[in-house]
Parts: sequence; structure tokens; C-alpha cells
Amino acid sequence: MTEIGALSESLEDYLEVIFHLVEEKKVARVRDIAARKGVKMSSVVGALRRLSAVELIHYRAREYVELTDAGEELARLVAARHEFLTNFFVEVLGVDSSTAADEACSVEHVLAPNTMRRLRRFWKYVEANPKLRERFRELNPAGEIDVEAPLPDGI
Amino acid sequence: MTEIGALSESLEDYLEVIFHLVEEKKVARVRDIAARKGVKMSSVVGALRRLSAVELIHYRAREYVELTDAGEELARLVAARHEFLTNFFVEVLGVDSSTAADEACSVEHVLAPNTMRRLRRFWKYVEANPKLRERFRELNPAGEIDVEAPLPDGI
DNA sequence: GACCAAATATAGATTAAACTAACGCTCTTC
DNA sequence: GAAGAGCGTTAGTTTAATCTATATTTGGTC
Repeated sequence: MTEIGALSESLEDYLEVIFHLVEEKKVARVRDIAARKGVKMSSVVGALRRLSAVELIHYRAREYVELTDAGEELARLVAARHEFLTNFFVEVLGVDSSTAADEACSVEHVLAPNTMRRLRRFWKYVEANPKLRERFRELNPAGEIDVEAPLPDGI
Repeated sequence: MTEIGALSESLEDYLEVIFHLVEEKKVARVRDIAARKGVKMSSVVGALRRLSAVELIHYRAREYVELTDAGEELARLVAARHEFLTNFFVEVLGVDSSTAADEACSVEHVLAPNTMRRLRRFWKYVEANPKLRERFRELNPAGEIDVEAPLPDGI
């Protein structure tokens, strides 16, 4: 049973992309995977081979990519984690949703399960407290124009 | 001027380690860098060459490693970011401080400046509200024994 | 049925980052 | 001043992940 974190970040991303493509379009094609991941098709083929080697997908040249049961299970975890983190960035920190998705995509690979659990608990608490949410929203208004602003305290 | 995020994660880590070693022991030696980073000495030498190539350190074979001005400036930013994130994990999420440092070490490489700024603002707010801190502490008691526990909701 | 374009695959190069193994300096100790 | 020990370096290998350039396959059109 492949666990979360057992794959490289890159492969975890591929798996997630495949999962979403299958959800949306029934099938995941090399071309679409490449477009979403922002890589060339030849890179995708390499990744598919690696994912296939660890039996997370069924892949044979020129056939549609399918997730194995294990692959789907893992992909769901990865996707859920991603969605949650995106939510956290948007709702608690007021990051715009496109950036939030990017950030989540990076952060999701590095937080320990324990930390994720704590963050989730934290979010559930905040979610249930409209007043608190309001305060956070005021603190970090969404869409502030600060993309390339200097960092006052150097962080 | 080398900016935060311009280096690979690995090199940013090396720079941070060097910075701390210089702080603590006046000089950074290959052996100590290797020990802290958990790599072999030969790997350190490779990293030193790369850091030297972008002029963040002065490095000549068999001499002590020194940070250039640019290197020190960048290292301070990296270290400050690290420290802040560690703090966040400990104080808001109740993660134990050793794990928190590890997490911070990973997360620090992937958060956009804008997100860091928002997180920092968030933390300043929480810091200034003892009642809020107390609530978070209750929510996520420090040192809970959950290192390898299963994840109820699959994240 | 032949042909073209799009999709896919392969081969080979490159890069960063690590490793092992072996070699070279230097300092201490006798 | 010779011998080790420990530190540092070099050379060469490995792996993942990308790329470019070059096939190959396939489906649709005439």
C-alpha cells in the first residue's frame, strides 16, 4: 500500500493531475497531463513509466492512463489534502484562490500528517466561529495588491 | 542581489546551516555542515562550489567557509523565515518544537512572500491575544501522542 | 487506400543532488 | 621526523526530472 509521502513531489503531482483529469474528462491523456503540469509530453511519458512501475496507474504505450485501486486511493488523499490547504490559505490568510492553489500544491508535499491534522483541527475551529473568521478576514483582506511588494521585516 | 527563492531548496538549507555555524562557532567546517545537513562531506563540497559560484560564500579548498555580504544578507532572511515558521507551528498548532523546526525547514522554501506576510500578520494578531492563544492551545495540546496515528479523514 | 496532422513515444543530453571509494593534506604524538 | 588520524577533496556513479529532436502511430479527409 503506497502511502502519502512515499512518492516524489513530482510524481504525487502527476497522480493528482491524472485523478482530476479522469474526474473531469473520463480519461487522462498525455497531452492534457503535460499542459496541466506545465511540462513537455516526453516528460509525462517518463513519469507515467515510474508511476506504472509502482503500480499506481495502468499504463501501456498509446493507451489511456488509468489509476489502479491503490492509485485512486492515494490520489484521493493527495487531492483532499490539497483542497484543504487551498481552503486554509484562502479563508484564513486571504490569499487569492489561484495563488492559494499553487501554494497548497507545494506545501502539501512537506507537512507531516500530524501537522496536517492539527491544521485541520484549527481550521474546523475557525470555520465554526464566524466572528473569528471575520476578524481574520479584516486582518488579511483578500486580494490586497502586494504581489511584488518589499518585505518590511525581511521575510 | 540574490533573492530569497532564487536558490534551490538544498542550497538555501546549506546557506542557513553555514550561517548558524558561523554564529555559534565562528567558523563553518565541512564536517559540521555535513553533520547538520545529514549528508556526506563530499556532498557538502559540491554545494560549497555551487554557493561559491553565485558568490554567496567565499570558498577555497581547505580554507574556512565565509559568507559574503550578499550571502549573509540572504542567510538572515532565510533564518528569520525559518524561525518564524517554527514559532507558528509550535505556538498555533502545538507541534513539538523539533518537528516544528523540520516542518519549517520544508515549508520555508515554498511559501510565496505574500503568503508569508499574511501568515506573519496572522501570527502577530494571535500573539497579541492571550485568550485566542489559549483557545488554540486547548484545541491542539502540545505533545499529543499521534505521531503515527491513522488519519481519520484521510489527510 | 493514401496522406496529413495531431498525439504519443523514444533516444539522448543535461542538471542538481546525492552517494562511494580513494587520495591528499595537516596536525598531533611519540 | 615518521606515522596515524581525521578532515577535506576528487573522481566517478547514480537517480530523478527535465529538456530537444526525432520517430512512430492513429484517426480523419479526400
